[in-house]
Amino acid sequence: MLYQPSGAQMLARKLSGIGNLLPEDEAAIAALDMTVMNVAAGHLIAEEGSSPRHCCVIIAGLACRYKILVDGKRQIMSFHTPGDFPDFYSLHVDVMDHSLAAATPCQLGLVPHSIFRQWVRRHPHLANLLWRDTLIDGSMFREWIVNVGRRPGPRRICHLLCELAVRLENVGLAEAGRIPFPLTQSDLSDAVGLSVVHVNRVLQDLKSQNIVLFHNKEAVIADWPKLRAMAQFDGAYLHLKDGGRQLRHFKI
Amino acid sequence: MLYQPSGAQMLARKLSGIGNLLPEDEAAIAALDMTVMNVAAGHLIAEEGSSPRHCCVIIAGLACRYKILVDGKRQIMSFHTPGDFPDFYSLHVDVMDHSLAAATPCQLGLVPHSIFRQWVRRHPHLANLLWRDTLIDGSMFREWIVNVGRRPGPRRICHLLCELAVRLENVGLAEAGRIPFPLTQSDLSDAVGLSVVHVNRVLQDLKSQNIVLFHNKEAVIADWPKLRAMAQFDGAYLHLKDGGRQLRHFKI
DNA sequence: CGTCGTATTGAATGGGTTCAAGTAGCGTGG
DNA sequence: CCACGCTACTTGAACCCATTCAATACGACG
Repeated sequence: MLYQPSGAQMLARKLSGIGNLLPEDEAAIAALDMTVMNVAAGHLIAEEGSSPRHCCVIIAGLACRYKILVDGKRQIMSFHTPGDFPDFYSLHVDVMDHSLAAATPCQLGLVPHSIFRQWVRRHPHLANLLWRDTLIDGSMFREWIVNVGRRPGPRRICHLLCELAVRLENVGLAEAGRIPFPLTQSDLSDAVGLSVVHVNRVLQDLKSQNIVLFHNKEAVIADWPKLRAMAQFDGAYLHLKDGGRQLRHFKI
Repeated sequence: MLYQPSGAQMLARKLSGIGNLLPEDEAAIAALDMTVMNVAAGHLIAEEGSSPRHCCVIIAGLACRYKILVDGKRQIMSFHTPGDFPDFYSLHVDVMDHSLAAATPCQLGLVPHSIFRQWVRRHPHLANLLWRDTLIDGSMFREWIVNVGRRPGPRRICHLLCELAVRLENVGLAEAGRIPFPLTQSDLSDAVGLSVVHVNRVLQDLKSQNIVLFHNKEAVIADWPKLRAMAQFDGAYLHLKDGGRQLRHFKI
């Protein structure tokens, strides 16, 4: 692909997916000067226990939050797509209580805390939208709890696929039912709280039923209605503008 | 008990547990005029799909957030103790994506959105503290994900008990290792994602090992170090002021 | 062309569920 | 004061979804 959107553009897309940007807000975002940085797959972006002095905006790639337990088990608590700014919370909470890492090679834009603090002071409407974003983050965590707490294995995986599809389409990264899907089965298993072996068997089942196919770090959602039904997916918790009606393939 | 703290007092306690209140903030809170209301156990406070026009502060009792799945299963995503204002997020997110209910008889203080909006405009320091609170809420959700996703049954239950103990003590509602514990085993099971039967067996095990005892809607934490060890509990994610060092019994 | 991470497969095991009864505790009304 | 009925709690036994272990296959990349 020749054209690659900038960090500011991705941020604007993301925010206008969950609310309205005033011209003033758009100007502030467009004027945003971020330090671009590349991170290899698996590398830490912000470590548990550290106190970042900047926030990162994901420009390309997929990041994830996780905690490692004392017995070595890992639980992934969220994935983050381009346009997300997953360590924004370090603005108000001093110490990271979990790690943030690149699940795949990532391009990041670093923004000093001071700039966001300025935004909050000077642009109350934008500040509210940022706050809204952190609250929607909370919504996604809650749904994630439901996923690992009360859904059987296959449904968990389908639900995660649905969420990723909708979120990626919302920032313009899905076309014709095809989404980038660079995660390993091990990542998936740590996200849904299952073993790798079991994830493998479920995925094969999805393939054999021709619901989702995986090729070349992409997922082809061959039968969205069926996937959605298997997941019992209702995307209301994503709080997209107009209930996500602007989405073309993955209506929620 | 003859003395019962007011809603404003509980709110102040809660907020000063996670940050510092300026005299100006304390004055605003003290001047807060809330409509007090009693809710019976099990009754809804805010229903999924609704759009509240006020936020509630819990004055007494225990509330919980949950979702009900199409097959009737319930997942509880958080419990809320006095001082919490669990539907604050309705200020920035129009539609409730989950239900909020009284897990036990509750006394609530209702505060119109307009008042909180005024606070946010006029008291930036307090606004930041409120934002911080919503972010800490997110932290608790993340830990909850870890709990249901990667911990074996007994550890899940111990972890939940630890969290409740620390949070209750933080608002002055625990004494001498004894906390109010009005939840049913069914509530517990929906919180940790296990069956009631299994929760029952785990609790009996805890009793027989003399770690936690349950009497008369109270839990007596007989062996905090052991409970904490069984849970592998680290309360850093609660982001209490001074790392929770002001707590007397349930050091985190 | 070898090597390391990732994916796949089978078989045995187990933590937790489900089903089905039975018991205890408690408020309510006769 | 006891009978009643409801809810919460308890117990045992059979079952199953998912894990674990162990081995093999694939595949991307230097």
